[in-house]
Amino acid sequence: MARDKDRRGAVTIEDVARHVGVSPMTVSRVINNFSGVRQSTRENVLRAVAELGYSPNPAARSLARHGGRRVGLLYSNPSAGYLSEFLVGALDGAQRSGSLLMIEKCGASEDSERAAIDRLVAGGVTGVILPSPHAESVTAHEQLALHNITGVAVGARLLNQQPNTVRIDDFAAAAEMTRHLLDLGHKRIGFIKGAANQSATAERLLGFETEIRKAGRAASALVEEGDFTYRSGLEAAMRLLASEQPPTAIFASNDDMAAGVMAAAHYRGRVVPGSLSVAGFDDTPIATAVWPELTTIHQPVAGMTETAVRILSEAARGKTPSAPAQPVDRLLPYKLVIRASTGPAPRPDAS
Amino acid sequence: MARDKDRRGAVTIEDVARHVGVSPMTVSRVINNFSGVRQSTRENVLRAVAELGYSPNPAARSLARHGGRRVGLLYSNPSAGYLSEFLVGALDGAQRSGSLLMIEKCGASEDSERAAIDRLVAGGVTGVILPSPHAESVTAHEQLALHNITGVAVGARLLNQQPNTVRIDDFAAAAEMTRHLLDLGHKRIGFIKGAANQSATAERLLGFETEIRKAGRAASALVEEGDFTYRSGLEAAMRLLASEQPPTAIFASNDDMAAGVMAAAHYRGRVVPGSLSVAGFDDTPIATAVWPELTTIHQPVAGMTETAVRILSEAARGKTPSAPAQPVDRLLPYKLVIRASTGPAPRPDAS
DNA sequence: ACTGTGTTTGTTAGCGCTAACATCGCTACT
DNA sequence: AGTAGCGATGTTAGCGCTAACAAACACAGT
Repeated sequence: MARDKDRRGAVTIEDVARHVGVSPMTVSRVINNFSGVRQSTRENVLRAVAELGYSPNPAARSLARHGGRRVGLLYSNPSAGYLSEFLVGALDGAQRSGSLLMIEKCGASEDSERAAIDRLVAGGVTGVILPSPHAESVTAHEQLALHNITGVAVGARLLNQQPNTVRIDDFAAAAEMTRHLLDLGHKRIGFIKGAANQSATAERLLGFETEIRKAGRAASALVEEGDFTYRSGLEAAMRLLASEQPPTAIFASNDDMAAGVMAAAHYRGRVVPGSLSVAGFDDTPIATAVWPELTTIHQPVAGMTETAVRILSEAARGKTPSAPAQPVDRLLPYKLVIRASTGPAPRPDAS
Repeated sequence: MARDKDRRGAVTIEDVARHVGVSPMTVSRVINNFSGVRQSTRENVLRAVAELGYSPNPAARSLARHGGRRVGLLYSNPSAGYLSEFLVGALDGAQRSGSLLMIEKCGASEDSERAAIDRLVAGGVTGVILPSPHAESVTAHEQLALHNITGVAVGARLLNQQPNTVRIDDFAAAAEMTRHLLDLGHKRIGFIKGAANQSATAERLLGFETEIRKAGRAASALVEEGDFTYRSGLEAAMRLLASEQPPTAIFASNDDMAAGVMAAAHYRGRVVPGSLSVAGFDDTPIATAVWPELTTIHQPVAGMTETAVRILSEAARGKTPSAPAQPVDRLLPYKLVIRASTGPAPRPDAS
């Protein structure tokens, strides 16, 4: 204890090894979850790890792993609600897989995207994570292919390119939300579409429509255009609420638009959820910032990024960088989060 | 060129040294900006660095710097709008100063805070960055002192504890915003306070009041309670707008509350900024999510965190960890961002 | 008993970089 | 001339960890 204090507070793998009475290598094998360690030994080591509060030094790790796998992360919109979770997930994944993270910001233009990727390449990354605006960018995928580097799209997919993806089942999630609304007795349901160039937009719409169709004549849908911004949600809601038979529930394909819907509802004197139910998608910070808080679909953003990092870092182990086995399309579980913005349909006033 | 390709794309310090015809150590001295290198040598090295596209391996660096300075970062609310910027800044600062970042999440309770700090300590950090909820926590500072570790508060300060701080001048910023409102001709201005336990709350209020007082009888203020949440902003605005002589402008001490004010305004049929100007503070994502977009005070969050990391990493160089020279209180420049939510006062209808 | 096959553990070396000290000139003195 | 003193550079060692190989051990079959 006293001895440890001098040592800058850091417990090394050797301390653990000595404590258990094995070689550092064995400890290394245990913490990396390698096979070929007797069960009892493994347990001893794990106990010591816990006792001493050991946590591996990521720098040393990355160094020892022959140059260390470095994974890059491209981002463009630092104020997007999901980014912080995104980063936390990436950091976690990096730490856990012992790889180094290089974060690079880029603008919206294709040139800027290309430049950012080049910077990443210069930094020696073996793989790059692409969140939504870039996940769908042909430019980005091309530039990566040019340098023979693996990319993983998170939360979206680009069908005709190399399709490494980590995402949720947008179709099923939208369907589930729609069912939730239907179950509450809503007959006329408005839907606000997202930006046309994002892959999730189509899937969410499809999920909605499919569920509505399943309900048969018991339900009808009103679909409006939107582009994922608050303002587009507000305007779409204004149109919906001005229609002859306004909906009793509006399902916006993301939270920002749903917040816009709520503003429109307030403006038109509709009480949420008393006279209008509102549902969002993504569970971004704004979902709990507004009042009443939004019913929405929670995406495990951090988990998705962590998975992406892990995929990349494992792919880097496979010696042939060009052929990352077969492309991965991992689907993670989403969750319907019911908060205060949805409630029973007002009354049987439908036609 | 071809040779480099095999080498995982990474150029090492040795490659540079060989290319120039000096020892690696000299290169190291140059890239670390150490004195004691002849000017001509320095230039040669720098040229080679540029030519070869060398970038130092942060892992090796951190390892070689004897255990490497590790700085910890405590966060609790992953959905806070500023977190992503916060992280980006920290990452940047860490990379630039060659230190390692350990990010630790913790809950709101004191126990959870203590536990998180202990985990950080076990991980061997030499300093910890404390964003707002923790910056003001006596517990956090005590726990750090217990382990003899330096803390830096970002965006807030705790006066009677060890006051390493990086922040903006909340007082001046609030005053400037108030002046902006005054300049637009507003005479009756509402102000919504923040949570009582945060240091910024008092300073912002003071800045506001000081400026109002300066205006003399030309202006009057209505101050309402709030706690930095959307809902509290909405409710405070409702009270403000229901008063006999409602204000023509409302200055909320953060963006979330300002968004709540806008909702209240819509609800009461007030057009923003036509009949009511709304101002926020912080320039978080919500400021541009709402419509019209908020006039607010921009904080250089990323810069603040980067500075904090640098302070910590420099303090770690000074051998005596207990006495980090004298405490630092660094003030960074803020910026008044005028968007669409503020405009000229409706008309000279004031008493 | 003795080789073969597999499982568990240890050994050696080195990832890329930088403290700390050693060295090599060189000028400036006594 | 001799040597202290200084600035510029090189050398050695090692940060904490893990590949790759080597060794030790177990137990099967012959």
